Amino acid sequence: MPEQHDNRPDPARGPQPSGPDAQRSSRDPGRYDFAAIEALWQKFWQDNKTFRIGNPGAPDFDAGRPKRYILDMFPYPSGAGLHVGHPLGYCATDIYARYSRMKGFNILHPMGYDAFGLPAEQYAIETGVHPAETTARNIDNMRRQLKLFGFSYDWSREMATSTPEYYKWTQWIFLQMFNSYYDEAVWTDPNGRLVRGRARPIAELIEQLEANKIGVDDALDLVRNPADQPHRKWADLSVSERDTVLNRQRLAYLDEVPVNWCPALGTVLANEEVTSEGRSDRGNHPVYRRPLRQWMLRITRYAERLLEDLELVDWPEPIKLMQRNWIGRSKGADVDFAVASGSVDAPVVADYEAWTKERAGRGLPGKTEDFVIRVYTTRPDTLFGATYMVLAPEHPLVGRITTAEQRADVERYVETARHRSDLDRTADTREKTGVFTGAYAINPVNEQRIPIWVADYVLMSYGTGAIMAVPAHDTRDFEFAKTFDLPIVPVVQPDETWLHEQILRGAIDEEYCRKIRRPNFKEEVLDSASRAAGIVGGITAQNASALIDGDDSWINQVAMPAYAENPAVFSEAFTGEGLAVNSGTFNGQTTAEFKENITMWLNEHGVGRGAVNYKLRDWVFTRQRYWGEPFPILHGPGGQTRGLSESDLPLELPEVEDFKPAVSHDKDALPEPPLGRATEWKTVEIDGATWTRDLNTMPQWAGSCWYYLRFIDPGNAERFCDRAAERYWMPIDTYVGGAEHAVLHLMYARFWHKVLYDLDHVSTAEPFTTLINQGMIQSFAYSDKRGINVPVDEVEERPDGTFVDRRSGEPVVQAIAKMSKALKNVVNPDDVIAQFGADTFRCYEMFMGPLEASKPWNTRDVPGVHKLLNRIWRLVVDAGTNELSPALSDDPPSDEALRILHKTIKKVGADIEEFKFNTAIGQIFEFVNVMTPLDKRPRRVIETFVLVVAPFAPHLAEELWSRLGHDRSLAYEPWPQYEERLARDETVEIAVQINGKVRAKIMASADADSKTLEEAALADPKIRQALEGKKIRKVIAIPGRLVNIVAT
RNA sequence: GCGCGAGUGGCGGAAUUGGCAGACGCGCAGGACUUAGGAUCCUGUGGGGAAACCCGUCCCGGUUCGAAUCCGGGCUCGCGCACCA
Repeated sequence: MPEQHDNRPDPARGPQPSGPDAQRSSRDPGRYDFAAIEALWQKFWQDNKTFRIGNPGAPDFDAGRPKRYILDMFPYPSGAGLHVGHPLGYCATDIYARYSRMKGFNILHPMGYDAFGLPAEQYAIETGVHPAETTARNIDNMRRQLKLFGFSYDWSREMATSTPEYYKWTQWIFLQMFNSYYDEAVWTDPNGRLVRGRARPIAELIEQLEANKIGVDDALDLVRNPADQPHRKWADLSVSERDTVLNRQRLAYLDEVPVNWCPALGTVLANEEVTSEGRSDRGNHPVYRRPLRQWMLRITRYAERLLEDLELVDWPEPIKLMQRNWIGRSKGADVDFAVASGSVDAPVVADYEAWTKERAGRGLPGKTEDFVIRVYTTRPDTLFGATYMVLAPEHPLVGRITTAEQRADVERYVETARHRSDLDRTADTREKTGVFTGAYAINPVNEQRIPIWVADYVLMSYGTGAIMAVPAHDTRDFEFAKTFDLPIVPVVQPDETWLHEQILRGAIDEEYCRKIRRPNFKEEVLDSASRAAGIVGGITAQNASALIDGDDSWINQVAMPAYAENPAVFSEAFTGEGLAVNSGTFNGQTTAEFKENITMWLNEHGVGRGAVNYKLRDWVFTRQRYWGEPFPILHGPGGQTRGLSESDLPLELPEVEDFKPAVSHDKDALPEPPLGRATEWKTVEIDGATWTRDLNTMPQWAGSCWYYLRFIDPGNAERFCDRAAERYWMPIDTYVGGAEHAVLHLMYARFWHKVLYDLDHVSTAEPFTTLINQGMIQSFAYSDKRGINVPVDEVEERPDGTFVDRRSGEPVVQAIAKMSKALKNVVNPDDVIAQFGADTFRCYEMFMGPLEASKPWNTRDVPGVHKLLNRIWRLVVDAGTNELSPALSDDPPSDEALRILHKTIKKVGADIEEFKFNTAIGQIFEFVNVMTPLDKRPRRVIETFVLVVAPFAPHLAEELWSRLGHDRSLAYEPWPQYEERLARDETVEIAVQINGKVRAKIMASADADSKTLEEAALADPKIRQALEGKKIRKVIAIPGRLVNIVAT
C-alpha cells in the first residue's frame, strides 16, 4: 500500500485557465473548469506516486491483502497515436482498478508498448529514419495521450518490448524452447492435476541417449525401446547427425516449410498478401511457393492441453469456441493402403498376402514403408466405399508411383499447383481438378484395386497429405468422382428424411443425368414418387405438400432404389450417419458401432489404428525483417545450431544503414534478410571456426507472448521476473482487449506460458483467468449521391431526420462503419478531451452501451454526459462564489436522500463488478436527478456519492473530495457500504393484470405476501368493475411484482 | 458452405434472466429564469385514438396464467473459419 498522500493541492494555486475561458471564469469563478482540475490532479498523482505498488517483500507492501491483476492488451505505438477505440478498454479496466483499490485489493495495473513491428520498419524503408527513433517518438506521443485520460497505471512499470532489457528475456524464453523437448509421459503438475506430456530440458534427453536408454533409427528418429529394436547409438553419431536428432525434438526447431516467397520484394508473404493470380498484393510481383528453412515452434504438441485447459478459464464462450475450432481436434483412424503390385516401377508390395500376414497382430508400424500410403479419416466406417485415393501434389510419393504414361501430365499438374496460392486453392470456385497417377492401391478391407490420383483439394498440411476417397459420403470426393467418372459406392443407408428432402427440393443433378444418358431421370423419379404417393401429375407446388403430409412409402419404393443404384444422380452426397450397407460382415451396424468395430479390425490386421488429428499447425516463427528480436542462435560450419548462453544475452539488434530486404529477380535465389548487412555482427569465431548468426528476426507476436510477466518485475536484470512476485500476482484476474486477438495472440501466449509452466518458471497453468472483449467503436459515415464520402463535421442533420452536406446543401446518406481516414469519420480523442475533458470522455465511452458491443460514436451525445459532471460539480460548488454550495447541509438526511444514495452505492458497485458500466452511469444520473431539485443536500450523502463517482470521473471526484475538506487522495478511501434496508423502497407499485393485460396499479408494501396482494387487487374498484360478470379461475400473485387474475 | 453472435422508439441503449417493455441519455416539443445562451431548471415525449381503449420488442407458429426473454421454422445484419479428409 502506498503511504498516505498528504500534499493536498490547493486549487487556488493550480494552473489558471487562460484563453477564451479566462473571461468567463472571472464571471463564473465557481464553474467546472475541467482542464485545470484534470491537469492539477494528474500532476498530483504523478508527484505523489499515488498508484505505485510494490511487490511482496517491499517495505510498504501489505501481502495480507487480496490482489487483482488487471491488464489491458498493450498497444502498438503507431504514428497515428491512440484512436477512440483504444481507451474504451482502458477506461473499463481503470474504473475496475480504481474501484478494486477502494475495495482493499492490491492492484497491479500496468501499461506498456508492443513496440516491434512492421509499420516502423516500413517507414524506415521509405524514409531512412531508424525504427528505434520512430518508435521512441510514437511512444512519447502515446504516453502523453494515455496520461491525459488519468489512468491509474503504475507508471514505474512502463516498458516497451523493443528495448534490449526486455527482449533479452524474449530471447531467453526462445532459448528455453530451443533447449527443451516434449516428454509424452503423464505427470502430476504443481497444482495436482494429471497432465499428459510436458516440456523438459533437452539435456535430459541427451542423458538418456548417452546412456543408450533411447536409441536412434536410420532416419534419425528416436527409438524408445532400444532393447528390442535395431538402432544406432548416440556415441556413434556424427556431430551433424546429433544435431538433426535434437532438432527433431526441440520445441523451437528448424524446418523446411513451404512459404509464399516473393523474390522481387525479398521476403516471405502471408497468405493474405498474395493475390489469386499468385502475385504480391503490393507491387504485383510473382510469388512462388517454395520450401524455406524456418524457425518453428512446436505448438502442436500442446494442442490437447490448450484445448482441455480452456475449461479452467472464464472467457466468453464464442472466444473459447474460436480457439477450439482453431485447434480443430478430430477423432478417426489412420489406415495404411499398400500400393498395388505391378502398377508402378517403384518398390511395391510384391506379395500382398504375405504382407498382410506379416503385419497382422503386430499393430501399425510407427512409420510407413515406401510402398504404403497412410491416410487419416474421421469416417473409418466408410472404408468399403473408398473407391480411389488422392495424394496432395506435394506428397513425396507422387514422383515415385507415377507411371511413365502419366508422368508428363502429373508433373505439369504438380507444377501448376505450386504456383497457385493457398488462397486460390481454397477459393470459392473450388472446381475440382486432378490427374491420375497410373498407380493403384489396395483397399485393405475388401482388397479391391483402387486408382491413385493427385489433386490439390487434398492439402499436404493436414493429416498425412493423402486421403481415401469415399465419394458416396463426402462432398468433395463426390464432386471429384463425378467430374472424373470414378465409381461411387454407397455404404451408408441414408435416412428417410434426407431422401425425402432431396426429392422434394428437386435436388437431382440434371447435368449428370444427361451425361450418363438418362436425361429424363429427374422426371422419372419425381413421377414415380408421386405415383407411389398416389398423386397424379408429378410434383408441383400443391402436390409437394401432399407428399410431405401423405404416405411415405414412395421413399422406400422409389427413392431408396434410385439412390442405391446410383447416388450420383443426386446433387449432394449423403454425409450423415446411418446403417451400413455394401460393407461385408459389417452390414447393418450403426455408424458409431461400425467405427469402433472397424478400428479394432484394422488394429488386429496391422493396417490401421484409432487416431486423433488437429488442424493446429506448428508456428512459423521466422520473419525476414529488421525490426524484431534477433534469434540468439549460431549456425556452425557443419550446419549445426547452438543457442547463445544466458550470459551472452541480450543479443542486440545491430545497426544497419539500409532496412530494405534484398531484392532479386531469380526465383530460386536465397533471401538475405536486412541483418545480413551487419557484417561485423554477422559472424563469430569460436575455436578457430566461423559461426554465423541467424539473420532472421522473430514475428511481432513474440514480445506480446509474455509481457504480462515482465510487468510483474520490469526492472529485474537477473530473471524475467521474480519468483515470489510471480506467485503473488499471477494469474491475471482480468484481461481486456479486442476480439481480433481471440485466436492468435491468446493462443500463442497460452502456449508460451505452458512451456514456462512445464519448466517450473511460472506457477499457473493458464495466464488469463477472466477475459473480456470490448466491442469496436464505429462511427457514422456519410456519402453523397455519387458515393463520395463527406467528412462527418460537414454534415448537418435536418429537422426531418435527413442529412445534408453543409457546404453544398446536397443530401447525404448515413451509415455505420469502422472509423477510417477514407470515410472521413475518424474521431480524435485529443480533440474530445480538449473540448470536454477526460472525465467526460471516460464517462461517455462507458455510457455508450455494453462494453462488449460494437456501437457508433456519436459526438452529439457527448454534451449530455458532460452536463452530468457539471451537475455533480454544482452539487458541491457554488457557481457564483467558488465556495461550497450553501445548499450543503449538516442536518440528518431525509429518507429520500438516503434511499437514492444506498440504491446508488449498491447498483454502481454491482455493475462495476460485472463490467456493466453503462447502467452504472445511468444510476449516477438518477442520483443527480433526485438530488438536484433538493434545496438541502445532506453533506454526508454527497460526500459518499463523490466516492461512488470516483472510479468513473476521478479528477472531478478528487477535486470535490478535496474541497469537501479531505486532505488526502480518495484513491484508497474504502468503497462505501450500503444497507439493504435503506436501498429498498418501502412501498412499491404493483401491476394488476386480468388475463395478462394490465388493468390497474395498486400501491403495496414492498414485502406484502401473495395473499395480501391478491386481496388488495380484488378490492381495487377498477378491477372489480372489469371483473363484473366474469368468473375468476385463478389468481397468480408475485410479491413485489404483479398480480394476474385469470377470469372468463 | 460450416460455426458463432445480434435484431427493442427518431437515435445510443434498459429490462432483476419467464413477471408493468422502453430505465438512463441524446434528440424533439412546451415552459421558467435571463441583455444573451450551444448555460441552468421544470414539464411532456413508442404508435394510433377526442376518449374508453387498441396495437406494439425482425417475421410466422408453439409452450405458458404470463414471452423482448423459452421452443420450432424463416428473414436481415455482423463476426470467425473456409476443400481440415
